[in-house]
Amino acid sequence: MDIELREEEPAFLRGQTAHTMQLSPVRVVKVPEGSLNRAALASAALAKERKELKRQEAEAELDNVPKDLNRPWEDPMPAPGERNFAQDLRGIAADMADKSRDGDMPEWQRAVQGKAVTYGKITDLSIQEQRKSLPVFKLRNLFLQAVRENQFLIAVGETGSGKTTQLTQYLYEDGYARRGRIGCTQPRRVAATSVAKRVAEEVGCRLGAEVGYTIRYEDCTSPETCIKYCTEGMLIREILLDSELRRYSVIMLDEAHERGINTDVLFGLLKGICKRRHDLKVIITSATLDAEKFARYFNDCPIFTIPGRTFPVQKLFSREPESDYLDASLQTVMDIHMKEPPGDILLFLTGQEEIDTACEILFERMKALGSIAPELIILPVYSSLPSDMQSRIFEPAPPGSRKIVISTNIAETSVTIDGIYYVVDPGYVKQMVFDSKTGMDQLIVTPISRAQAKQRAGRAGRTGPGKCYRLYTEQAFHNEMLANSVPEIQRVNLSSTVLQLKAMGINDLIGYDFMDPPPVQSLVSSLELLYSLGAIDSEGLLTRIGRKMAEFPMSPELAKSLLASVELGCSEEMLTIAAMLSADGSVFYRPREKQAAADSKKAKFHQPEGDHLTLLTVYNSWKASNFSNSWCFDNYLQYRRLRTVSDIRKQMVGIMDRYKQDIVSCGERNFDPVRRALCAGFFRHAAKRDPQEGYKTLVEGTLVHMHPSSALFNKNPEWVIYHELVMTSKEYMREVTLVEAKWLVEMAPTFFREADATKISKRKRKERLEPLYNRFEKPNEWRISRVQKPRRAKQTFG
DNA sequence: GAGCACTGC
Repeated sequence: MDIELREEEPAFLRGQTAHTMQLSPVRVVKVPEGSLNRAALASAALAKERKELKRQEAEAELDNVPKDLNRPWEDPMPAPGERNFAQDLRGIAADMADKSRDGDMPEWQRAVQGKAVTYGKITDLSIQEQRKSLPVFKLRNLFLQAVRENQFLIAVGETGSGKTTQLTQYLYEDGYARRGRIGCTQPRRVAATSVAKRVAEEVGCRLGAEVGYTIRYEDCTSPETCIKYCTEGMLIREILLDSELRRYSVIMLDEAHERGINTDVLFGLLKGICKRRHDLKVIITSATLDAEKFARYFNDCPIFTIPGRTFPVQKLFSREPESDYLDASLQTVMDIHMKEPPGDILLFLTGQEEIDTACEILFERMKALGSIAPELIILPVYSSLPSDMQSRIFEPAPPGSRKIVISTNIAETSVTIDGIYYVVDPGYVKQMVFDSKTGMDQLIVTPISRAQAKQRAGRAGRTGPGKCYRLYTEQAFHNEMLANSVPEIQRVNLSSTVLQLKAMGINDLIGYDFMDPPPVQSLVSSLELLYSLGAIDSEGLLTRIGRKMAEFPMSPELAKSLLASVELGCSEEMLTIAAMLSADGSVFYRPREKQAAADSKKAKFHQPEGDHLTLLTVYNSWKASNFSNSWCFDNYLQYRRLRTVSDIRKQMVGIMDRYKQDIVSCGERNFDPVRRALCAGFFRHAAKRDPQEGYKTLVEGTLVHMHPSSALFNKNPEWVIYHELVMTSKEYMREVTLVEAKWLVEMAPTFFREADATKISKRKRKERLEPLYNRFEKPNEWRISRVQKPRRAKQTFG
């Protein structure tokens, strides 16, 4: 059989869709061309060249080192044998997080391991004396007066001014906690917990008493909590339950200049809440650059500036563009180390592989110079390292030695880094971009913005006057780099966010007062998705099932599959699959040196139906091993990731219980109900095998391919659904499951129908889509919000 | 025959 799309426009989009969609520009983030783009280097065409270069480099290594040190750092051309490419060297740099597996660790890594020493800060000041010594203390009364006189206030304060820990306490001392809580949001969990700990210490209370925090999996508050730190996402969850934030007298959005999607959502929500609640105070902290814009958005509110403790940073630009930023970076670091006075060095690179390569090369070069002795510490820092290793970044090197930190942009946003005097910024960053038309994710290397460059340079001026070496020209800085990076809300899939806003009763999203509105195309795609899932009705209003979906911390598609699995009698299984898919990254461990062994272990878990059931099998086998660590080791599975999966699963079980959704198992013989449940959420992610090559998606007709890591790779089933599409070297479907075409029609009858074989071909039809026949004949059958009627999977077909 | 920037619920 064959199936085809029903094309129909919900009433809430009727008439305006085509128009607005044409008007909305698709944002394109420019990728630098040529050798500057690491991602481009990964292409197969360059593989040969890299090999040859590496061979040359190995021969020339010793000769080159002394010569390079005399090279003025502005010199644009790297020595011919000096290019190093991350791809070639990655095999040497084993994953440090799993170092226990390999006894033979490279020398540079062992050197790094041994230097993990912490140096405590010694101070003679009492806590109260310390508080009074902070720059913000002098402005205490002025600040309180400004809050009293205004509903909104922008507070500009450099890191180190004490704003995060002090402002909440001033508000508390001024009596704001008598009318409700003082809430303070942080973009990250670690920040929320560590700041809460510090403030509890200063206030002199037990953490969770007067001062507490709330993050995912952890609520460390009590009825007597007056100052509450939480993540931005957590405050959004609270608004879902209490749309007026009645329990709060003040909300402070800290580090708002980072502009995560949640920051922007909270901006709009708080602005709306304040229209109804004139007694609520809102304070937004920001970097200097954004302050004016923030103030304009919040009804032209005043800007309160808190001077920081920063020192001047001298900025040096390249005279000419660098042909290879990795090479240029390392030359610069060597130069600083040899010629400049003491002070730690911070180098920004784009990813783990690059950082490991850089560490290795630096170590080898320093060793060749006889200068790797105890006085030099090279520290790689990136997010997949265990947090205790990351935390070493905060400690300055001991007297008489120099530390070189090589990091991704985590170091831009870390609370405090002491001891850095030199910043090397080639910089580029890796950024995720989402194409709402094709639903494809792509990770690209892109130049940083001027605002980011400024923040990076600022890292050199925390302990004393510093220097920032920018490996791009001043001309490029002014003409080629964006003033600000594109805010997250304009780059990512909005469907979860749109569902949350709908669940808060915000209906007109296209006309919503966003500070920087997302592209209309992106909003329309999200609304269409939610409509097809039955989360909103034809008027765009939230349905009953949509309300439940909003409660789950996962994509609307996954939430729908989970709710469908309850009726299909397989929610036990679907919970596990949903948790596995929610964990970031793969649970399979595949080290470069032992790929074959890892692959054969993985193949033992493979299920003929595909990857979702393979994931289920992995989790259940781990459970059968009593959640054993050594079992994971033997089976090339990542224990830490599986632990996260089990945490996520526990949280989901809690939400299921609260909403009285049964957790039922379909047994161990027939997993068809699981695959049907997946169809109920992911019918838009259906693809059909193409006679020519690969697969074609049913919705857009895009050519896509089976990911080589899939259990279905080379099996070529006719109909599949996939969890996500990623664009890397090709367009790949990741996490794929074999389905039957009739299930798609059964589970999504408003979206698909059986194609009429007597009429024109499907391909032809797609070019000229005919409108859906009247689905609104029986509106109540569709409208789950009005009539509670169990949705039967059974529906005669054929 | 592949690639993981960074967050969060």
